[in-house]
Amino acid sequence: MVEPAHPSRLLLLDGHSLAYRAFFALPVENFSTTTGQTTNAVYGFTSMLINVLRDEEPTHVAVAFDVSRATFRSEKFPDYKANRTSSPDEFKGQVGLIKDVLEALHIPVFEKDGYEADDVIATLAEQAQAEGLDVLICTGDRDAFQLVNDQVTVLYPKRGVSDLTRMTPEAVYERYGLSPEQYPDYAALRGDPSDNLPNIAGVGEKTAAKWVVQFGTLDDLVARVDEVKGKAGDALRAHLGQVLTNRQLTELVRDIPLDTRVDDLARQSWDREQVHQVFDALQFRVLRDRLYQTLESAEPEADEGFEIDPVRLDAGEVAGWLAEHAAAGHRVGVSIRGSWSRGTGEVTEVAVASDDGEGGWFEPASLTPDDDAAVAAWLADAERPKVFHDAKGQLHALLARGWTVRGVAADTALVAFLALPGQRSYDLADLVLRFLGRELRAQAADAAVQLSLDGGDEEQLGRDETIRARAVLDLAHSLDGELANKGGRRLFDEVELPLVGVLASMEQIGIAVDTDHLRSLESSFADAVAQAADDAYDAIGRRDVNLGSPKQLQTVLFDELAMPKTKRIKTGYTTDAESLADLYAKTQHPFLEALLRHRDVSKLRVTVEGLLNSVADDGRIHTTFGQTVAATGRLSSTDPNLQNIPIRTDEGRRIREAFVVGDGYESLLTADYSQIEMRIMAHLSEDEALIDAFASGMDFHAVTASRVFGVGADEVTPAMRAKIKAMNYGLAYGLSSYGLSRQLGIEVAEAQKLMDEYFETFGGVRDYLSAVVERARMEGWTETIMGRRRYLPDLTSDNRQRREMAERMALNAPIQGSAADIIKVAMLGVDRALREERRASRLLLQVHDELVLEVAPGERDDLEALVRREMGAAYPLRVPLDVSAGIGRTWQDAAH
DNA sequence: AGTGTGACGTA
DNA sequence: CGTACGTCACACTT
Repeated sequence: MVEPAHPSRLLLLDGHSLAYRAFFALPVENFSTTTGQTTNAVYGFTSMLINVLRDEEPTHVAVAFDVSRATFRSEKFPDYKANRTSSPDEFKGQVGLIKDVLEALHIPVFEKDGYEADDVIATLAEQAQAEGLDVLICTGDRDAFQLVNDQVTVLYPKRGVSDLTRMTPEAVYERYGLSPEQYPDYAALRGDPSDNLPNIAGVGEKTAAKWVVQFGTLDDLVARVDEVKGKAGDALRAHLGQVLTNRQLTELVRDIPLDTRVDDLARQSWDREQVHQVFDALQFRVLRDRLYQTLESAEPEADEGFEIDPVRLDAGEVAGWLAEHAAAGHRVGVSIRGSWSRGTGEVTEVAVASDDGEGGWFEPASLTPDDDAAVAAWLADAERPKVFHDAKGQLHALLARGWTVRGVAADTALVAFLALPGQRSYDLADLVLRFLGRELRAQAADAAVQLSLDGGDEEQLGRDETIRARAVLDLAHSLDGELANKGGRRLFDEVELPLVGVLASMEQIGIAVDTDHLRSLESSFADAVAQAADDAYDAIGRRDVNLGSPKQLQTVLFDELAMPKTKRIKTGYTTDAESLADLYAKTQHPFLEALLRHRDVSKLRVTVEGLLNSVADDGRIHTTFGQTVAATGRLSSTDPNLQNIPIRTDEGRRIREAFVVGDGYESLLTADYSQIEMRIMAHLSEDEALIDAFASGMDFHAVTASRVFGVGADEVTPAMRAKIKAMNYGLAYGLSSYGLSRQLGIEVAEAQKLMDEYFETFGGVRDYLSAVVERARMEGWTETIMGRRRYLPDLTSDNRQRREMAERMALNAPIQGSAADIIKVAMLGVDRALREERRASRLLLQVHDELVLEVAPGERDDLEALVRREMGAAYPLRVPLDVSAGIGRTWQDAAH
């Protein structure tokens, strides 16, 4: 690190004033977390902080906050700031969050009883000047202008949060025609409505400034007050006492006793872990990136680098390298450069880093046959451990090159997911930064500088990739301990890691589609969309409305047609299907009917178009499963999402007809768990009545209804069953009586009564649900049957909305997550059994509680038995795991 | 061009 | 004012 050429610089920020500015500059509705916490002031403040740190590169930093309204000023002058209505609750809650941010950044915070932030700033500024530092003061309070001199500059927000004016002595003179020393005299004369300092009627900025310029100082003005002519002069004389009080209040105190030395304000390295936590909680993604970009370069300890000297492995050298450094005893980090998606890929470069410290890279395109064979043998050898970061895509690329991989000993993205579920991303660079305290990117940049002399892009990319491989190896080591602490070892070794291969295979195989059928659906849905649009336009007598625009619909419905208002949302009133149906019931307006139809068929058309665009050359659709996405442990499916193919309506189900058995296979088989979540609830709660209900093997909702209502099984009416069904489904989500009443269209009191009756029958369920939340509050996390944790810090939040949200998550996570554990085990069981029994049938899809398989000729009955057996035996619950299965030519035909 | 929002599909 | 996701179009910001 080169010593900065400029002198030391202290940056002082007025926390309250800047946060308050930000609060009013940034629209509240645009800045809130998904849990409802408003963050506009935190965002604005942090954004300003980052910008100033970046632009000014201060060597010392501190932030001052006001403590309370009571200061020496309010004692002297009870009206001081008395006009201020108490700041909005939405603001108050954010001050603590700002302090959290500052704590994570290791920036000292000052609060002094009886004084304002400005006084603390004046005092620190005075001390710093005495020690020869330059001072920058960032505040929205103009009183600070009195501190400006050649050494002290005030950065004053002009408007918003991104535009700061530099107030130097020259700038103060330009703006007010006064010197900084004269500013408080001027301010006292002018008064300040925001501080409730009274002004003099008829004396505004112009007159106040004129007087100060004319008389030099307020003291001189007072001494010669009789010389002031005119009405303004009379007014001044009448209010002289007031002006003098103002002057006392405006003067900043520069000598508060503070037991701090300027040295204590020197910038420190920041707490990466805590920054992550705080920014995660605030859901500041872009800001965090900006922060890293800004601060990383200034971080002296950030970049220790990796102990590796990457070497290019030329043709003929690879086999030897692998024999020496990737033998059975060696763990090797692997990082592939290339591309992959939709179940296939391409390798352009392979980087390897052995645990003996050696590492290098090679290009598969330029291998000798011997090298190629050695690579293939190494990758395929289960006894030679390899470590990847997010292996699945790289496995696709390697497989496409003809290399099968066995012996994946760890996947750092997966380990990180188990240790820290609920993160947005498990980017390698972020994890390396967080767990190893090293900077992957800076390292790469350094390498680039060195190598621009002798290398070239090729060389640089190879070195970068090798460093990644080394980082993966180190990270795996570091995360091992993390995982052990959190009890996720078995879940990782026995479920998540082996599942990678199964998912890779499912993605690679894909599912066959009937594109003709899809095209025919597309055209019929398109016709239906056009028809619905015509009907809608006829109903309102104009066509210049975009039916897909909620904003334009709001105008039509609520302004032009003056329909009753629906539920309020951020942007006005909702136009969601439920509300539109509601409006239709009230108004019978034909536009609504057509609009709802338009929504339905548009959605279907778009779904079909998406699917058509995803069909690969082999006539199949290859989705990508996400294994580190859902915090509960479920898989996700993208590009395209095959876990949300319509099923509820007849028209929607026609799309399922397009998923068909592929050439060379006999049919599709679907198998799903019945009521797996309620079964897990029965297991976890150990509620005898619920366990009995499942043991009876009868219609679950009917049985529970008969128990709740105390009638015989044959006396359960459809209405009773429907109510209890809604209750059964809602339980695992933390359903409230309000929610239940809305869903069933009944009064809240009636819904509450229903819940009470339910819990009277199934008391164990109620006890379990309260216990699970209570335990999570104590421990900080929930746990599934296989020990998958979910951390829920918001359970102890003071914010009711956040806390209750976290409580519902705590109810749901063990149930949804245990179901996810179980079906993952089932998938592994099915996969293993298929291989052991040498079946040609294969797994294609997983849809949370359902598996879809392609049945090889002649395997139909055996396969069904195999799948039922493996799914049913995946995990021994206190109730049976009931599996229902169906077989057919299409996904729809295989429904059961 | 990138981001946020509303709406809606699934379990 | 039930959970977990992904995708799309629109509207807005940069």
